[in-house]
Amino acid sequence: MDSMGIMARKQTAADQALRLDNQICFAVYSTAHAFNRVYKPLLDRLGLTYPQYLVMLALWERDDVPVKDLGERLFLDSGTLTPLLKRLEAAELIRRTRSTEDERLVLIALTAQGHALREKAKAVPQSILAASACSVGELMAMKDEIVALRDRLNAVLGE
Amino acid sequence: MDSMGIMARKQTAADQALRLDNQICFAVYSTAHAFNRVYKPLLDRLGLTYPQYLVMLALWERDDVPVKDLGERLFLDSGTLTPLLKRLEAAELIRRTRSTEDERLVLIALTAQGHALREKAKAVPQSILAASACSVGELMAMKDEIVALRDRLNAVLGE
DNA sequence: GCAAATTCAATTGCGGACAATTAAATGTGA
DNA sequence: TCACATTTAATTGTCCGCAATTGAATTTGC
Repeated sequence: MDSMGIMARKQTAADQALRLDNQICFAVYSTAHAFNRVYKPLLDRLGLTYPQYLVMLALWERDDVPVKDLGERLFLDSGTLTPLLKRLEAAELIRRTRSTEDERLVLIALTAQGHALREKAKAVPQSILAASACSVGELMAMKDEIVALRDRLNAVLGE
Repeated sequence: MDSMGIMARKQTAADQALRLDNQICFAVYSTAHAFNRVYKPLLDRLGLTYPQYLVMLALWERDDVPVKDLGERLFLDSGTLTPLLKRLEAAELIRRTRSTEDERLVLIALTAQGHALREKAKAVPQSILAASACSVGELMAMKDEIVALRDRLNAVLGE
């Protein structure tokens, strides 16, 4: 059997690694889109897109913060956040005001409507949990693994 | 102690569920972006974006397929794929031709350059593996869990 | 065989994502 | 003090991602 004959049959490790089904990045990418699609009908009722929902989640934990702070918590930059925040402001869920102490900062604060929306949002996680068809314990374990992976990837970028 | 006093201290399950750090969807979302950022310098050398790379991975496995087929494998629709495929065609990595048997179909085939790019791409997965600072076994186990979650989410959408 | 339903890709419009650049405010060091 | 660097948000341009619509080709039911 000649070497070409062998090569034609043999799948090298590099060949296997290029298979879509073997790529964890594609698993993560396609799962993120699946989440987005499951969230959509739920968030439509709140008048939010999924990234806007994430911003609101962050603000419900702590508001009156500069754009930078939000960006660090969500891993997003001003190019993404500035237009998104302007849309939330147009929806009267937040206010954007220049800090008087440091005029470089734009502080993001929730309006009364923004705070109030939290009550309606409380039903969302339960629906997602149901759609995932998975126990809370399993999901949290998976989440911890994924976050650990994310943090290792981000650590490489910081070098 | 009055009930308001209790409420002020007590974090309900719904409150906990709204915390950003408790949300697996945010873990997946932010990890997808982290992957994207790690891939970027590697894919720049191939002249591909990350979604374009996924399309090429799919085509290296099987080409001469309709747009629909690609869409099903990648969970993307024609609104996303049509402009992306036109850019790959402009880069002379693929050809787009109407099927003569069924003129509704646009068949996507790799060019010689498209096939050749696969050799350069073989180095990519190894770099990603290194960045993930994780064994292949661990990554594949995680991948399987994430794919199972994705499939359950997509199953809900199909109902 | 033909009208109606279906399939498929393309298009349009909107909202992210991010790199690169800009401009203003602040901080720093001779 | 005053050049110089740094920090911050905004802007611009390019590329996804998807809902909704369009129009052409095909399949189906009668």
